[in-house]
Amino acid sequence: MRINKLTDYGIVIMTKIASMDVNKIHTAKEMSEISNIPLPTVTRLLKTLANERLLTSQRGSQGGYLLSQSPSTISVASIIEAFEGPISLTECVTDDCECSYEENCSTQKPWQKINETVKSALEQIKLNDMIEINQNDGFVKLNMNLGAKI
Amino acid sequence: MRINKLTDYGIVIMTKIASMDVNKIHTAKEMSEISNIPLPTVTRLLKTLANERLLTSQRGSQGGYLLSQSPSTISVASIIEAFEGPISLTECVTDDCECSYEENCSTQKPWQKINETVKSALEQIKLNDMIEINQNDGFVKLNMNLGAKI
DNA sequence: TTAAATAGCACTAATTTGGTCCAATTAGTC
DNA sequence: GACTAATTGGACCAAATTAGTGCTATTTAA
Repeated sequence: MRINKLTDYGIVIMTKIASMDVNKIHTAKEMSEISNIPLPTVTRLLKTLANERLLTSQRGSQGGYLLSQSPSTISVASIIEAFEGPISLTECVTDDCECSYEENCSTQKPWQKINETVKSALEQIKLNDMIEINQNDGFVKLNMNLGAKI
Repeated sequence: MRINKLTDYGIVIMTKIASMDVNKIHTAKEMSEISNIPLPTVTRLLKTLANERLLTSQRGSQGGYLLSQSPSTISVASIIEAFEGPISLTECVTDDCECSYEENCSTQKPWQKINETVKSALEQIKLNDMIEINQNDGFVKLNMNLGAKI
């Protein structure tokens, strides 16, 4: 139960970009230097993020990447999904799960609920929340309504 | 961001055991037949669960496994941790993270909060909740207080 | 035309995960 | 009290996934 390292890096990169001038274009080289993540890896990350429409890319000389939306609308969940596909804690959270082990699985429904809760939490955390939490040593109140009841 | 298959199986097995007579001892063979999970795998699962004190094992002939606690006190989180260690969505949720990339990482603090939220949610879901959700087609209210604010 | 930058593809290495086998232990029985 | 069958315990190996790298093509500003 851990996000991939690449996903982790991706969130770091996106948070960094969001914390800078939103109109400035950033190259892979620049982001690699800022983050200390190796250039080939950053290159890959940025490509993925652009493919998934979280970044807008500008090819050619003087090109680079820009946020495609405001930091207040890009969620952590959307970044995770860009790298890993739909958030699903288990194989069987989708309705059409073809679980070979059981006719009617006793844990599918509970997992669907758990998954929904976690997903909803991650959807509510946006890039600007990430920045704010970091700056204020964690003493930030996000208006996270997880439904209180699962 | 997915729990391991073994962890998933582990939760299935634990839920099954919890839903049966709590005083009856269960063998690996029996659980394999009930769950349709291959015997060698079930064997392994049960060992891990016993090592982590979620099950009590009885060796030798007529041996098997029993829940070590009531289904109302065993949480989904504890089962996940039995298989995967402490719940940490990223490498850097611990305070002593030796992240080589950054002096002061801009995402560590946010991740700690996110992790805490998710962990807390999973800790509040017990085995008997799993059973209840399953039986009532998901229309169950768990008194999950996720702090509302992250 | 050239330099700078992304796009896409393929490949390799490392790590993690899943599954198997054999040794150790125990309860019951003769 | 020893033997046997049943069962857990632990070490081990194979497969799958993930992380990281490199190369070539394409695009664009100067």
